[in-house]
Amino acid sequence: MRGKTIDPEDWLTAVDESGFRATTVQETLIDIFARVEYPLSAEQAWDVARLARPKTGRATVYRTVEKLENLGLIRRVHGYQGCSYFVPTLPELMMLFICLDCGRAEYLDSQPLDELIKQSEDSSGHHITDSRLQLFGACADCQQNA
Amino acid sequence: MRGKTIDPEDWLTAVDESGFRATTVQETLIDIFARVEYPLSAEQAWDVARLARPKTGRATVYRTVEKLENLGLIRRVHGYQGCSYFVPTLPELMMLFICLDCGRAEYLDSQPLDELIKQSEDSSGHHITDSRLQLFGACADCQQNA
DNA sequence: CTCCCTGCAAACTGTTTGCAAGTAC
DNA sequence: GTACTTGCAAACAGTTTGCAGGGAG
Repeated sequence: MRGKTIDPEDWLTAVDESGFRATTVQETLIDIFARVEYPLSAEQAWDVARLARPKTGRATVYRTVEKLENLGLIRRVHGYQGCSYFVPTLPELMMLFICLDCGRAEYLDSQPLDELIKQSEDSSGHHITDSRLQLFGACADCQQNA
Repeated sequence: MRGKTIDPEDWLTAVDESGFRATTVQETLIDIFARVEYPLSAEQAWDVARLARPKTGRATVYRTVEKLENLGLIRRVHGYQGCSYFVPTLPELMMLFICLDCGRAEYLDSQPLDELIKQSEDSSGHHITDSRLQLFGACADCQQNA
């Protein structure tokens, strides 16, 4: 992920502590997701996983992706390319920008979103417990190269 | 849709002006979507449509929903219940709140979002052309009745 | 040794497509 | 009459499930 790095070791620890077994498939997938700059579907993750580990089963990848999502290590991306793509979760950074040109994803500072949510709660009377915000457009690099 | 009403006539006019033919199926579906308070999937819309018009085909509903989405009359909802639900589009009101308790959807004032986007553009250097923001929680009514 | 994880194949769900008949204009 | 629209059935893609064998603790 752009602008910030994830240590696959931390994820393995998290998986381990959740009572799941540390296996080669999980290790492979964690390695993949911890490094991607682009949202990845389970199907694509399967393709990539088989490069490193040809016999990997499709169902196993789907199950592992679900596990990682439940653990909060990866996060589903909603929007243009569909709703079955995943990016690594970076704690407390919940605003995601996706470049429609190069496809890369980047987390933005989420403080403005926190303020927006507080403001909306006050004016509407609703209690907001979760949010999905994704922004789309052209990243700084792609604007220059256009 | 809560807090604001849509006149199905306006939609029929919009469909007509787009070069599509005004047919009974389209009229039925427009009637359905213009009135819903809850996000509706194409499958659900098919069920409702058959109450009024039993012989309605499933594919026709899917095709019509796609048409209405392309015309911008309805809008896809991303989130908790999945990503294949639709609500009527209200111009310039792009912040959607969905109650996880009663399921109702409500548009909120989107001005704070406009400001947030401007702010994010300035700090990141990206050019933002579209956004998806959905908020989830408990609406004012459901909090009272809890 | 026990239980979880894995791969395979089959089942399933939501959605799309091809085509002949129907309908608006 | 022409071209778009419809209903039906079949095809399709992504995802989930059942199960027997394998591997971790």
